[in-house]
Amino acid sequence: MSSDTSDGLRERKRAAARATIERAAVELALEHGYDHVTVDMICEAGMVSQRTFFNYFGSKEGVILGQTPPLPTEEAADRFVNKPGSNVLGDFVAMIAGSVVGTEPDPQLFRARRMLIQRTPELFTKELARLGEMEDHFSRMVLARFHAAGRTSIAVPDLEDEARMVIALATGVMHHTLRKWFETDDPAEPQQLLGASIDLIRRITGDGPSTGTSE
Amino acid sequence: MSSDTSDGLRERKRAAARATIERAAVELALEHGYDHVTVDMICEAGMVSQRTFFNYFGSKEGVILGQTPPLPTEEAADRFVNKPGSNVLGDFVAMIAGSVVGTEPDPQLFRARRMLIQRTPELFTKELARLGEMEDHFSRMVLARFHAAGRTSIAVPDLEDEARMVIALATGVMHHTLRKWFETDDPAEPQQLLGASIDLIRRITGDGPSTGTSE
DNA sequence: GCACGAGTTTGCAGTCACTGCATTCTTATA
DNA sequence: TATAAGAATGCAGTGACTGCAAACTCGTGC
Repeated sequence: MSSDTSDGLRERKRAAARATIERAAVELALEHGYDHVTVDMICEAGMVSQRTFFNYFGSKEGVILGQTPPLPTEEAADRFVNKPGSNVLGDFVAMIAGSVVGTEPDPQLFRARRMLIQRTPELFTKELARLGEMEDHFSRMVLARFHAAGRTSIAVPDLEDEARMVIALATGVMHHTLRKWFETDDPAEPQQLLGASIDLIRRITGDGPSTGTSE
Repeated sequence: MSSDTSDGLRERKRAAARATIERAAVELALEHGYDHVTVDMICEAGMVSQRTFFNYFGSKEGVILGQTPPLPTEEAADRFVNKPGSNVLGDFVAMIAGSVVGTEPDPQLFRARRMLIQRTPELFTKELARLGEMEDHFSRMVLARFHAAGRTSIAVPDLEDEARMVIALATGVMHHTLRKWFETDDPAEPQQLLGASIDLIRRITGDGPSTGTSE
C-alpha cells in the first residue's frame, strides 16, 4: 500500500528522526570538535533520549561515520572478476571508489562528514577499520578474478596470500587516496584522483609509466 | 651511582612495577579475553591503584600494546636513504621489520602480546593506528631517499605524493605481513615472511617474478 | 641520622560512553 | 476500537578515564 518512498508512518518518522539526529550531530561536531561534543548534547539537539540515540546508531562514532558503505553492486563485482583491466590494484580501487561515492544522498552532509573524519584521527582510524572488516569478502573477490583468469591454487600455491596482499595494498592506496580526496576543498572528481594514484603505484612498483599491461 | 642497569631505587621500583602490571594484564587477557578483563582486575593483580595504572599506561590498550615501537636507528635510516636496493617498498618494509623485532626483551611476553593483538580486532586496529602516526616521519625519509637518488620536486612535481604513496603501500604490506607473522605459531624468522611478501608485491604490481630491478 | 623537597602513589569525586531492563507510548491491524 | 507489535524513554549500573589534593617514599645536603 501507499507510494514507494514511504511505506507507513512509522518508517517515515524513523527516517526523519535519524536524519535530524545525524544533522545535529555533524553540525555540533563541526562547531565544537568531535570530542568536545557529548552524546547528551546530540540527543538534546536531536530531540531524542540518549537511549534512543544508541538504539539508532550504536555508538557516538556511528552517527558521524554514517551507515557502512555498501558493498559493490553485483554488476560491478562481476565486471571486476570477469573483465580485468591491466592492473588488479587499479581495477579494485576503482571499483571500491565507485561503490563509495554517491552513498549519501545529501552532498552537503556528505562533505561535512568527510571533513570531520579527516580532521579527527580517531574517526579516521575507525573509518579505515570499517573498510578493513570487509577484507575477507574482498580477498575472495580477488581470488575469483584470479581463478577466472585461469590461475589455480594448485599451480600457484600461495594464490590466496597473493589475493590478500592485493587487498592489503589496495587498503593502503585507498588510505592515500581518501586523504587526498578529503584534502581538496572542492568536490573534485574522484576519478581524477584515482587516476593519479594509480599512476603513482605504477611508478613506484616497477614498470615505467608507459609499459602498460602487467598482472 | 651503582651499576649500569639500575640507577636508583626509584627507577628500579618503577621498572619492576611496570613489568608486574604488564605481565598481569597480558596473562589476564590471555585467559579471559581482552574485553572481559577490567582495569580493576589488572590493578588488583598488579598490586597498584587504578590511578597509578593510568599514570603508567594511559589506557587499557596501552598495557597490552606495550611501548610504541622505536623508530629505526639512525644507521638503519641512513642505509635506507643512501644505499637503496632494487625496491623502495621492500627496503622500507625491511627497515621497519628490523626496528620492530627485538623490541621486547622477554620473548615470552612478546609472543603473548602478538597473540592478543591478533585475536582482538580492537587491538589490531589500534596497533595499526600507532604505526600510522609515524607516517609523516616516514614519508620524509622516503623523500630523502628520492632526493639522494637525484630526483627533485621540481622535476617530479608530485614527488611528495609519491613518497606518501610508498608509505601507504608499505602500511598495507606490513598489515599483511604482520598478520601472517602472528598466524604462524612458531617464532619463524620474520626475514623469510618478508621475502615472501616482497615476492608477492613484485608479482602483483608488474614486472614478472624474474625481472628483478625496478624503482 | 635527619630533615626537607622532589617525585610518586593513592583515594575520591566526577564525566562520559554505553548496556540491560522494565515501563510507557504509538502505530498498525483485526 | 481493542489489542498486539514496535518504538521511545527512564533509570540504574558498569567501566574507562581525568583532575585534584592528600599521603607517602626516595634522594640529598647537612
